[in-house]
Amino acid sequence: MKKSQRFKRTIKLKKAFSANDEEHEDENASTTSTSTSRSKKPIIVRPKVKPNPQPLLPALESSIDMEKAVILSPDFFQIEALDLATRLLGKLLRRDDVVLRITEVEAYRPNDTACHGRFGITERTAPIFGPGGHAYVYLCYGLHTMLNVVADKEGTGAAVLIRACAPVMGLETIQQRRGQNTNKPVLLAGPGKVGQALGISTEWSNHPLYTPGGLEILDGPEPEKILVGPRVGIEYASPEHVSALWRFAIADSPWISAPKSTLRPA
DNA sequence: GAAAAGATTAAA
DNA sequence: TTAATCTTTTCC
Repeated sequence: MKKSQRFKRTIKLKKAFSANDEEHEDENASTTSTSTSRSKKPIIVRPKVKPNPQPLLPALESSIDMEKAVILSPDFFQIEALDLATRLLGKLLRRDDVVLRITEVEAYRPNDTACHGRFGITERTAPIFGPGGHAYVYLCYGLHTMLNVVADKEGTGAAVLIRACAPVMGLETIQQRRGQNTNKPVLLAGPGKVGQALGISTEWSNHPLYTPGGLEILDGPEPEKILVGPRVGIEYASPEHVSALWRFAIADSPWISAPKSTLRPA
């Protein structure tokens, strides 16, 4: 690694730990982005989509009373990742007028050969080792922004990937950001789709989810039954971690990503 | 310094 | 089934 790169890396690490809300105010803009620490950012042109007038399905998500939804405290997140994963099911993700109900998650844990924290603290993974309740956002395949919720105490290195959601509010905005004029599960069933629907980039990594404004997690209706299964797309991990049943979803929800066949009642 | 692969998605 | 697209990590 060159000296200049090392310097840049140090600066970014400091930034990653600074939990600063002011870094990403302008990200709703659909044209260009500011050139901060990242050298070049793509120009994102979102296709214009006519809003779909049909009501949200199923009925549960459209009956959630947002007036009563309260933001969750840091304590909620500072528990073991498997516990946090199941407890996040049914909770609400909000960014401005868009509200999503979390329907599917995966836990990534310390000493887990599938966890991004397995190589220790790096520029990208620093938020995972911070206190629970912050976001960890990373770019997958150079295209998709994946949202995780950091779990447990500072220094642990665990997180929960949000794999799918159901729309609660802001369907029009969601459809515009996704470029899909639909209210079917294809709209939000998949981790990259959730990130796109929320309009977040890696700049949001380390954003606190327990403070008002920006991106928040609110209390929501608890699921009655849940499904469990092995995690998706981690073939590179050790066999015990590939087979570990650390994927969870709300039973009976249509808002679940592929593959569904590996999920079983808990 | 180069190369490979990735917690994916949408279109062919 | 495959291309898109770029950061991180590993290998020589």
